[in-house]
Amino acid sequence: MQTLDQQVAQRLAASGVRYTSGRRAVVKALTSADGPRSAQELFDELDLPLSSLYRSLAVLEESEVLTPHHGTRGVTRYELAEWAAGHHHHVVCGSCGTVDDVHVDPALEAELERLVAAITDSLSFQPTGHALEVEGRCDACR
Amino acid sequence: MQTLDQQVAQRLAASGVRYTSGRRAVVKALTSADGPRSAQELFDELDLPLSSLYRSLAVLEESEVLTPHHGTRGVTRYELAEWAAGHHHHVVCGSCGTVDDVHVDPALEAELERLVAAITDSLSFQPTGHALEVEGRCDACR
DNA sequence: TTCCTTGCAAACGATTTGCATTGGA
DNA sequence: TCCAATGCAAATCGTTTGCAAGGAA
Repeated sequence: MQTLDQQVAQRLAASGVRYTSGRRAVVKALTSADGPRSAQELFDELDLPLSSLYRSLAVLEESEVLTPHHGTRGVTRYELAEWAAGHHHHVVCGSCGTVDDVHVDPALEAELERLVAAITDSLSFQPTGHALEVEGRCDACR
Repeated sequence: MQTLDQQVAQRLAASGVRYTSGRRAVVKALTSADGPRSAQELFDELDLPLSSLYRSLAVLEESEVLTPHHGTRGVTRYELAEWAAGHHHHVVCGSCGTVDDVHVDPALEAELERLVAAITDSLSFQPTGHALEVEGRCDACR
């Protein structure tokens, strides 16, 4: 069993790219986040130039360490990929745009899988994944 | 029973805005679309200036005739609101970014509702809606 | 006449890229 | 040493807005 950092290092090495301090900082920040983060949000937290941040995010997405999440008003937020963060879904506040992770109970998740399968069954479409987004109003915006 | 156009006209009138030819063109285009469309896509189809398109989309969203969908690469696509298009979900091609509507069988939809309720049950979150997005590869990109 | 709406061009915000420099294996 | 990575500034892309002209009630 390896640490997340070791697994990330391996993935990057496989693509022939380095796991530099800037990239480590991004992964670390996203590891402790409770939802996807935008480049700007990481910028505020990390003291790295924006352009480097964008480049790190692109590289990490390329290597499937991160997954992009396209949210309100044209901002892309990133989170650790499923293999690292575990499969989960999102609750999105329609008022402030905040996105929070929800880890769904395995029994419910299994039902959801079954539903997705039933839905795509009739389509000429190869499902590779699914995302359930629950919209609503968060505590703060109540 | 009124036509869609009549209902849209009513909604707009309620907000004190006119249902102009440009706005009609947008609604018509989205009515016959099989998935959300971006301003650029409508521009290619409609011979209206981009800025007018954006303004029409904004007005129609404001009046809850259209709903925005935030997709790949920071582009916002619009579709008719649920009251007009019916509740449905999306299948998104991870390769070309195309988004297609899927109208889910009522029995399955009911199960989905129940699942969403079960999931949000434990959260201090007022759910107002949900969106299931199935990711995969479309026919063309197979 | 009175507002709403439109078109054009300029402004914006998020993201990308060219290029010279730095840094790690 | 050598190539990937970085930082800055300029460029791009999707989208918004100011302002003057056009249109409907």
